[in-house]
Amino acid sequence: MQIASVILDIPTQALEGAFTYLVPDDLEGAEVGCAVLVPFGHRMAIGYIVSLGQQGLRGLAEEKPGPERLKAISQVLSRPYFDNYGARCARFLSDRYIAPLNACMRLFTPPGGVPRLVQSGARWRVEEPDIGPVDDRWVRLGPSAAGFTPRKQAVKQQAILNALASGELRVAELSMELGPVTSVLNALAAKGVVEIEHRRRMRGVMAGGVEEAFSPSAKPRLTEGQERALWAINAAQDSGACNVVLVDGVTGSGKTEVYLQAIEKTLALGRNAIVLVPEISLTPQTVARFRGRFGDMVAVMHSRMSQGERFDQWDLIRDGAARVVVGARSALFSPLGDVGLIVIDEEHEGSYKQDSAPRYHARDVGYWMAHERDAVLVLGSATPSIEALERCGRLPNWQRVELPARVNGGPLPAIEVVDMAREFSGGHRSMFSRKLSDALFETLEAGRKAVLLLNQRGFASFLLCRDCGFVPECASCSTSLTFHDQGNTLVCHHCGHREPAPAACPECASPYLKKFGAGTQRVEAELVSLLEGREAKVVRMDADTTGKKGAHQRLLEEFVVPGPAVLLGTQMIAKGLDFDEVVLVGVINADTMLMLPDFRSGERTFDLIEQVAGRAGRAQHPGRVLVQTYSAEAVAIRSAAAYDRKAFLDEELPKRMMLKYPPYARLANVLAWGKDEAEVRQAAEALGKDLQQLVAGREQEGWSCLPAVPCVLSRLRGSYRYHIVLRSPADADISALLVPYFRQRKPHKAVSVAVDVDPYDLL
DNA sequence: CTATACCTTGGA
DNA sequence: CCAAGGTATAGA
Repeated sequence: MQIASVILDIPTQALEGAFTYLVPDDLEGAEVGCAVLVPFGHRMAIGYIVSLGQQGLRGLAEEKPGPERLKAISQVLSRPYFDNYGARCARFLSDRYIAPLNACMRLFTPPGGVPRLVQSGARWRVEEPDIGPVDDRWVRLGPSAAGFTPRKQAVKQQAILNALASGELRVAELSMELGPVTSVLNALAAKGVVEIEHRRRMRGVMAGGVEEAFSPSAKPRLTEGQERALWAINAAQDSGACNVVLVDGVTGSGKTEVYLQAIEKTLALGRNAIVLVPEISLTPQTVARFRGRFGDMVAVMHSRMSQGERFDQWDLIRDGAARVVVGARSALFSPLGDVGLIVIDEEHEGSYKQDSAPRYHARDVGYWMAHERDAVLVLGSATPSIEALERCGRLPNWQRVELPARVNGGPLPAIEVVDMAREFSGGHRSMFSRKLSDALFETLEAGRKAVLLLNQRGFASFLLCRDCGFVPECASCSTSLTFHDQGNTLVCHHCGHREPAPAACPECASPYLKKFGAGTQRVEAELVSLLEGREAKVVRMDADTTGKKGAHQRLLEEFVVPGPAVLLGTQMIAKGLDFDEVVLVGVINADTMLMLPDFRSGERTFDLIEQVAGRAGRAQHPGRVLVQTYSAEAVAIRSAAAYDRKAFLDEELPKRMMLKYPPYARLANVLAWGKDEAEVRQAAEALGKDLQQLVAGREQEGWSCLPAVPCVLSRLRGSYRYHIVLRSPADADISALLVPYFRQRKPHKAVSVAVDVDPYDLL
């Protein structure tokens, strides 16, 4: 008899470990990855098999209760959701990101959910998820149709036969024409006049308007850079070991074509590929490029699809029908076998970090997977993350390939920095500088289009001098101080330092020291009044206007209609939009992100400017980019405007090294939140003391633990938030130190705690 | 998570 | 001394 290791799907810290069960010989289909029903204590529970072994085989059952104490699995509830790799991956995620194991398991389960136990009266029963495969009923003429003539009064039968004469039809189509037909059809089917067949229906993707996406695309000739990148990836694939290739290519350099041809190679080798794309750039156009090359071997997964659509795609992948998965972050966990290539496009994007448990980063998980399966990891970006660049410089299996030229040979658009402080002191008080409004008018009069980016990230308000651009900073942390209405104070969210907010600018004594932050609606209103009397369409794209399904696409379609138009939006417009007619790109406020009290703010500002600049002048027309800022002298902005990454890094890297930030150290951000501020603070402080003890004695090696302080976003969704920042040397396993502590820590009633290992931000 | 064993507290 | 209620712990 076999025994199985089962992870229970019960969300409790105390049930982290696997439990061992017997697999009765007559139990069909028990495999790794299956959901199973098991007796647990005095009730039943649902769990997932993570490993199977022969009873008596040492290793699996050691330290486990003896065979006489084992209970048997009572029922297999599903086909396998994952294989051994998946099981190991879930374990890795749970240890690495200090997350509940069952939450990590659930990443691998199908969209629409898993069987669950529900109480009905005193009994517990298993309820299947309501999302599953759907069938269509198809009708066609049967063997006895030839000799069959319906009676005169059987009008419906005749109508059905007439409709079917030209071929098979779906029952749904028939009833749309003829009203209820089912009983008539059943009667005809009984006589063999028609045949009814159930066939699986694939929801979404193919349905409605996306078919044209299937037109196969020709392979273009590669540029020299593309050739080099492809060669590097293919060489890595041939070596059959885990290798990472960072494709460092300017916007418009044709990275996607490199991915496509690399995937071709992967498929030719008999292996499969995953392509990750940031959620917001996963548009029908993106999907079309992959489908154009690989047809229906492509499965797509992202959050804007309905659950049914996602289920069908997932199922397609599990059946082995799909060999290329294009999707957002979570597509990493789709049931694709023998993955030989993992592509992560726009690798620097913050959205690759999940912001709920398990707080994984797709780049790191992708690397783990590639390592585990001897696959190749391809990272692509016009603005690679500092982490990726650093690894390429240090590790032998990481290499960087540059794509310095755009496919169309055109130059990158010129970026001009507009110093808003000077505008302001010159008496111009609008959100739109003279330069930007003039450029806008010019663009629209020529019948072309403009994209305006409003940088909204940074709703934590800070003080900014509208005369000289000064922002109060913490003397010991060199991050900007955030403004709190309560008590009119400035607070450093790193070390907890507080000081009263000054009434006038300490630098230039100007009284225009103002709280900063503006919403899209307000900018839209101002833009509309600016364009008063001119013919131009204004399309606003932000979280509010793109909420509904398909809204994103509709707004873009509205924008591409020929004629003058302005697209105003938040970050989501910064990437992936390639419209030939866009000749002007304006960044309304490049500062908000730069001023965020976060160690990545400079990098993010640099990235954002480079990315958004790539939206301008993609075709024949030369593009122009205007960046409005109160910090015209900031290196992140100046170097981005000059497309000079080296200048930026020369400034940024020493700063990171000195302040011990990634990539020169690893961080863990321990968050505590709850409804009652006093309780949260108390719990966070206690937690901070414990963690400081954990780190004690390792300070010399580069470990440290800052005291608990309120988060920058100190109130979020009705909760008060505190955090503790831990730091370890770059090569240390920060999780290994924290895991034992957090596994044994008993949860607090009113204060939730989460650990964010390798956080993307510390807000 | 849920059942149970164990322990503390306070009223009879 | 015992019952009630709170807390720790096992569960395979």
